[in-house]
Amino acid sequence: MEHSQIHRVTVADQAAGILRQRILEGELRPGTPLPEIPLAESMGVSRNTMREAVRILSIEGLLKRNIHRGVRVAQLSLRDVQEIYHLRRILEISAVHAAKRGRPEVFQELRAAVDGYEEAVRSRDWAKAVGWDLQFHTLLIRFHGNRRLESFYQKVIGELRMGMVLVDRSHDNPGGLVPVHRKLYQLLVAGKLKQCAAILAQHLDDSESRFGRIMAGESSHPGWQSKRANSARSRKLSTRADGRGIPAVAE
Amino acid sequence: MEHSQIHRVTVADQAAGILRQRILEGELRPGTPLPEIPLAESMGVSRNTMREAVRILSIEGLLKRNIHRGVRVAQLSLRDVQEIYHLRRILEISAVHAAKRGRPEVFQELRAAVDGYEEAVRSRDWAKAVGWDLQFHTLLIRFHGNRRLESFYQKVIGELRMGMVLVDRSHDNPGGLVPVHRKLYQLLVAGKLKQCAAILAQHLDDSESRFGRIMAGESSHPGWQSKRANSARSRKLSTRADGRGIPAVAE
DNA sequence: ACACAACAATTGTTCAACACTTGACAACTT
DNA sequence: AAGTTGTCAAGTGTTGAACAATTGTTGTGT
Repeated sequence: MEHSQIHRVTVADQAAGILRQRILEGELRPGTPLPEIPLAESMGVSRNTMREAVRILSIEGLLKRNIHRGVRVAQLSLRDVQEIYHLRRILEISAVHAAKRGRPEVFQELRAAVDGYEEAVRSRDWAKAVGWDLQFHTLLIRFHGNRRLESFYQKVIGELRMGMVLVDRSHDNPGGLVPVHRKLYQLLVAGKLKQCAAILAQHLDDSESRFGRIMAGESSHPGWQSKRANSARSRKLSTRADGRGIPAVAE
Repeated sequence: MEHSQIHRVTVADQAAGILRQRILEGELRPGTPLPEIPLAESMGVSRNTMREAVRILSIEGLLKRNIHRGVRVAQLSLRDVQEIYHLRRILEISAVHAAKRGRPEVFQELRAAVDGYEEAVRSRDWAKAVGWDLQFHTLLIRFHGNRRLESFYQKVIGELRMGMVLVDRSHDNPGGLVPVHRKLYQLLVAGKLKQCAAILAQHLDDSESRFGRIMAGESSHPGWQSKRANSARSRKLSTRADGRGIPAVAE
């Protein structure tokens, strides 16, 4: 999906990928402890390999490592959310201003993201809707044409997404954001970047305040902790990234 | 220096820190291969621990890992340099605009960076000069008050610094940049942010073109490769980060 | 209640082996 | 001679088992 090249990856990378997916999809909720041995066994990898995977995800900010006290799925504080939205404002808005010389393929993908979003909302699939929503914003960053920025932004969006799984969007966000995205897209293709940036800024402010409000209410009682979320699945991982060998977690 | 708390770190983290320092100080030049076993032995840690350290640095972009073909100190391409300066423009300029509500301590540190820079240039200590130069720019980012941005920027500056060790500044940069930094500082404290941003943009452009020119000339013949840069030092690392236990590489 | 010592649980680290890739070189075919 | 195939050594990827170090707890004594 990213590079058309078939490149091998290590088992540790695959394990990290699977764990990442589980976290981002909400199967592993913030605060969940992840003891090494059961975790390694549940994925059919050795403890050392799992440690490498955990190291990767803790650098990404998805896991929090307390020395000699184990690893947990990270929990975003209110400040974290503010930081992330601060970043989004800086990076997305400047990206819009760089859209003048954006390659057409990006516009196509943006269109697909808008459509996908709308479709997901129509079918009440909130998880998928959040996915397309964030995909849209991630695509904006592509206008910068900066690989480092893209990977950094993806990391940040990942953290945000991890925090989002806590909120039940079904009765919160009635999908009213579809028109906003569509409007942003239209202004973008029309080259009205100034106006687009303005609406985007507003959109981000709204999104932050809504998210922040929810967090402020939720954060007092840390009742999100599942005792154990790993049934012993002994599927082994292979070194090849040819699709097979990666036991997809869901979907 | 960051948190006043004395926190323990793992040996893998220490090993990564030492390797990072060696790379950033130019002891390990871009392209240098780093075979696992000798590297681990030279630091007195096990191979697995060293693998974790290597993993850390390759995520930071300082090492490049080729699966089954070993690890090398990363080399920046011209595009990499362009990317990095693009980031610097975005992040530093917007940081200057956020300096209005900057905390006074940051200004103090900026002042110290300018003075340190000047002092280093006076004593012809180019390595230290580069350090203070980059320190100044890193401090600008502090105005954003964003931890994620700071660590990201530090990572990026690290990559740049790694590339900079290749150029012999002694006959290139005659330290003529001291006045620029001082001017930037003065405009900053005077609150003339608009003007400061303009000069900063100019400064970054100059810096990039100078660097790019040097790289374009140098990159054709990859003669930067030391066969082996590790004399067997069997100093063991400890788990405590109390200063002792970390065999400082240089300084 | 408080201090303090033994303890179980878990993480941090090491070690030694084996499996798998890769690049190089030799043997072979045409 | 050029190109193909086979073998081999070196290095990385992965594993499993052990040991060391740290933390929280439990229990004991005062």
